Amino acid sequence: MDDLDREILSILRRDARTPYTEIADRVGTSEGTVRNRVERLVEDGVIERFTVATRTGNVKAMIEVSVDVNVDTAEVSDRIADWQEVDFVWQVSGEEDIVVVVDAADTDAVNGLITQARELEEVVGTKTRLILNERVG
Amino acid sequence: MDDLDREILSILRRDARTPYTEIADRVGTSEGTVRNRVERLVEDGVIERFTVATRTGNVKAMIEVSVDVNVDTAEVSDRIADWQEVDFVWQVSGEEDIVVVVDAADTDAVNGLITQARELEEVVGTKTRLILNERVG
DNA sequence: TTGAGGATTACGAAATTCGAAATTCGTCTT
DNA sequence: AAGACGAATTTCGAATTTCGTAATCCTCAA
Repeated sequence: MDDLDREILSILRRDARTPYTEIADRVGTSEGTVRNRVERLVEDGVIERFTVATRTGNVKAMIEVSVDVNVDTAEVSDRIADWQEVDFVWQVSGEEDIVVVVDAADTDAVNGLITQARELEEVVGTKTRLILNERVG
Repeated sequence: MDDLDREILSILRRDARTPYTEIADRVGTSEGTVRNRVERLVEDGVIERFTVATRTGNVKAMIEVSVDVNVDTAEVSDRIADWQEVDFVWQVSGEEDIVVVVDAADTDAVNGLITQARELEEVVGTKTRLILNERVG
């Protein structure tokens, strides 16, 4: 992680679709170097993923899920991560086992997801918090 | 915003570098349609920007914060959002009032953030969950 | 039925990405 | 100083993707 990496990262944060060729021009190096650097940043996990920031007028919520003992939490998390409208699935420590962060069209859709979770036989309970406001750190 | 848009968005959220051609194959339409749809989503502001999610540290956690009644929760959230290593600050419904998602270098750093939160005079209590594993929906 | 308007598709051209080989650079050893 | 070695960088042609635009398809209304 040197200054060149940081320069590249700061360009990608602003617009992740900036072509390698343009990044190379702007930071004064070659396309290949930018490509190698970005590949390494992804491998090292510094870049978690390329994504889109969306501004839906949607309802966000956290669904805290408790599963039965003897349940493969990771496997359940995998299945939930495939559902529509799910942003993140976290296995967590504490009272509950899984936290699902959802971004749904309306409260009905949130409700649908809660129902869907409660219908999983491994799930013994859920607690939902609506996210009333989000700030990005 | 129909189902096709939502399908495209869900693919881009997972990997914003997925080529239009591949998205088209996966959702069963043509490259041009995907391109038009994405352009419109950007114009309409549904897609705010293409970006990279970076990971500075290794330990993620949720700190659930309870504040005193009569406290301006929004104002406290603002202040917390400025702290280093804070990913999100959510005002939520439920038992606690604020959830802080942090991404810190190590557990000591997480502990520092918890301490920092408890030292705010508006804060009456915190509950922390370590995020043991994250999946992206 | 016909026409208008919007969305989708088709397709060649331009731009970008990719793979792999060649080159440069820094450092170590003799 | 010369040589050797590995890592990083550069180069370049081929493959892939994006882009511009024109043609086509749909749907609705007159």
